[in-house]
Amino acid sequence: MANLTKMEARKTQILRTAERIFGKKGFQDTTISEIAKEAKISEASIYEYFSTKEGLLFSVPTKNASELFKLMKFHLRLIRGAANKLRSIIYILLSTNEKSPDNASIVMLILKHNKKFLNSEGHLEIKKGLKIIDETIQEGINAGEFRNGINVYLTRSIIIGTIEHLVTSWLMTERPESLVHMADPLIDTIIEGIQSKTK
Amino acid sequence: MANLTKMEARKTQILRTAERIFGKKGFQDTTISEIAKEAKISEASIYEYFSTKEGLLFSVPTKNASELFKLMKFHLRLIRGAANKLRSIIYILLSTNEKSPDNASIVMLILKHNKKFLNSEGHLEIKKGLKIIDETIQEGINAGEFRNGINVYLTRSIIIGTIEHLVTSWLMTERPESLVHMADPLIDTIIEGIQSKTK
Amino acid sequence: MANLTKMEARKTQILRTAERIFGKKGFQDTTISEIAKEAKISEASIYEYFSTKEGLLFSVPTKNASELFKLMKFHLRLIRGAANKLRSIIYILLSTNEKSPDNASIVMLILKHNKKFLNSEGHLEIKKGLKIIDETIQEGINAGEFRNGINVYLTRSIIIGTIEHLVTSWLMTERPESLVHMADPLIDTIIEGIQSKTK
Amino acid sequence: MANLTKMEARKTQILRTAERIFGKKGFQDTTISEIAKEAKISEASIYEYFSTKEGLLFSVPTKNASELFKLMKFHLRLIRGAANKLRSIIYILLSTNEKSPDNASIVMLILKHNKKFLNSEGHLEIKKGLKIIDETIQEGINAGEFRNGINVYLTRSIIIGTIEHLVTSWLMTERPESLVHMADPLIDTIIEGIQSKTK
DNA sequence: CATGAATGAGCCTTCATTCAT
DNA sequence: AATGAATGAAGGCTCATTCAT
Repeated sequence: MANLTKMEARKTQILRTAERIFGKKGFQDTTISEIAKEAKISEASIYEYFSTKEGLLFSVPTKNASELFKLMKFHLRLIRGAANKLRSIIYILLSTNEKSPDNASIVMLILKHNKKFLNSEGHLEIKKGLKIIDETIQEGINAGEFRNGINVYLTRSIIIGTIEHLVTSWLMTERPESLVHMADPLIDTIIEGIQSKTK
Repeated sequence: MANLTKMEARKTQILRTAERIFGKKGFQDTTISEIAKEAKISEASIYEYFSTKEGLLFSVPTKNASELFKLMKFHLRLIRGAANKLRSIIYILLSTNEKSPDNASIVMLILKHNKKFLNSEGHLEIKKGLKIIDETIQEGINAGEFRNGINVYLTRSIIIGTIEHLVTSWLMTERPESLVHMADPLIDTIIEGIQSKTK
Repeated sequence: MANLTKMEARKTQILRTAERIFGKKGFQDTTISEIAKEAKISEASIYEYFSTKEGLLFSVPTKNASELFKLMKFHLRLIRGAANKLRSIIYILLSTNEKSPDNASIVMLILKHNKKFLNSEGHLEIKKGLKIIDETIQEGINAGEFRNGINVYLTRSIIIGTIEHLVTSWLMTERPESLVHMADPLIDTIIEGIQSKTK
Repeated sequence: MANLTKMEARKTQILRTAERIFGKKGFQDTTISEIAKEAKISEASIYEYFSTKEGLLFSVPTKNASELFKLMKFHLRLIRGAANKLRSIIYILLSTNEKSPDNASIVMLILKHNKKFLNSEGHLEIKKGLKIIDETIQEGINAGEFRNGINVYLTRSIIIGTIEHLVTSWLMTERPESLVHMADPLIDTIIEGIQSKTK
């Protein structure tokens, strides 16, 4: 038990270091050697816990995503109305990315475009999150809150695509301002559209 | 003149080959050796036309983007109404990416997340395209066609983010269905919103 | 300890092989690949012990020079008279170069003309040797054995320059005859001059 | 004839440029491309005049040496006494090297240690110069000016070796002070030796 | 004669990964 | 369980040289 705990601590230490360095330098420019040095562990020991460099990379967001969607589900139980739920979802996604920019970099700049990741455990977690959004949109349709004709997949794509774009732009620049302040206008625009009502 | 043409042809041949291979295999997994072999040219000759592997990568989308936005501007002159213009822009962007998946891969999966590319000529061309969108949104606001309170940057982010997400998802999967059929429902949703009118 | 010994042995093995090949082929014409093959070690392993090809080159004469000057100092303690000491120094220098022509080539043909080497550890060792000569000349002046007006730096330059020239010429040709037999006439000429006494 | 002159001018232009760049950067770090650019001529044209990069290098000192030894012979006719002649030779050699440090670098730092150069035309010229020294020493012996027992080859080696050493040291450092002021003490020391007469 | 254009050949260095201890 | 040590594999880039025009 003590040993198990110790091993868990080492694994966590590796993951935390990997998140920081992968997040700052990207996959190619990060070396196992650097992670090992920063984590104060031998290179060989990293391979005791993770089979490959890519496996280590994939492991970083898995736990994070899992925790995120648990949190999301918990919050959504307290909220009534699909629009309010979507607002909450968007807020949580933006603020989570803002709070963990290294993890955000790994997901948004590295893994989103890695075909191998599509079949990994980490991506499964992310798919669960997408399902929550889909269900919420469907709930809004069923409740008459959203238009009957809207396409669930497209609507989710608008939400996710916009968040990804905002987060990515934020990550790629000097990150001067907060992301979360975009949540409200974003959900408003998606729900109400941009068309003038007077028309 | 004959020589100029010949050299232009060689350069174009390199670019076409690079586009194909970079698009299919990504930056790291593509070797100059492979491009040279496929383009039936020596490796050293590639360095006569492009100073580095990264420079070659950056050069691929530059010309494509330039041509795209010329075309876009040309079309937009013929269209009245900001909504119609946005519809056209979205259609052109989706169909262009669909027609050139390799170029799309380079832009969406490789360069969008490369900080060095942000300051390159190719990115300047892309910025010009974003400006067209911004101007069209502003035009809609000025004409009373769009709501006065909407945020131009956010609206553009919704449009671009969604397109990027749709294209990226399409690129990352088996690409079973057409992208362009999403243009109309996408612009409709953005303009009208998802809220039920009966509410 | 066993490991240390093993690693020391490998390092020595690399150095010996590098000395042989650098000495015979020069710096540019020697490849790390060849050294690795001859030393029966992988190329990558060489980089475990030496950071660059140039670093390996510089390391070759460092140890040799260090041992040489220890030996020289030891011998000089047994000798009385500055002239006799200079004779011994010249003899040791000529015979050392003759016994280790590869190391001599590295020093005389490669490193003596490398500005980067001037600031390296290896050159520091060589400077110590020059200091021994200077001190011996000064000792001869102080003892009245040598003329009072002679220039220590120039005298040392004559000794070193002549030795370098003799060794270099010997290295550049087929090396038919021995170097050491020049030691006695050389020191005699330097001490007595070439002027006819009858004059 | 006009053409011949023009070609001679181009060849000289290449040689002058090559001397400057080889002298400052050494052989390996000098590229044909750089010489061509500096000489305002195409790379291919250099190969019209010189067969290889090494051939160009070898050509630089050839003409210089030829002119030097013509000058030397001319001067020596005016001088009586072997010691005076040697003094003049040393002075001319030191001042020539000091006046043309780029050529000096090529000879002292590059070519002196190049075995191929030993058989080249440029080295033949240098050998002629050595012969002048040998003859002068022999002349001094025959005239009773120098000791009968001295070794001509060794004496010449002392002279040449010391000059090479002084010039090389001067080239390798910041060249703060003049070389020629060493000529007189050098020849004095060689002729008179360093031994105290009182002894 | 001059050169623009093309290339063959070559090599140092990095690093993820393995394995004996 | 932990790691020091070793390496296989890989690739971008340079440049002297050639040759058709």
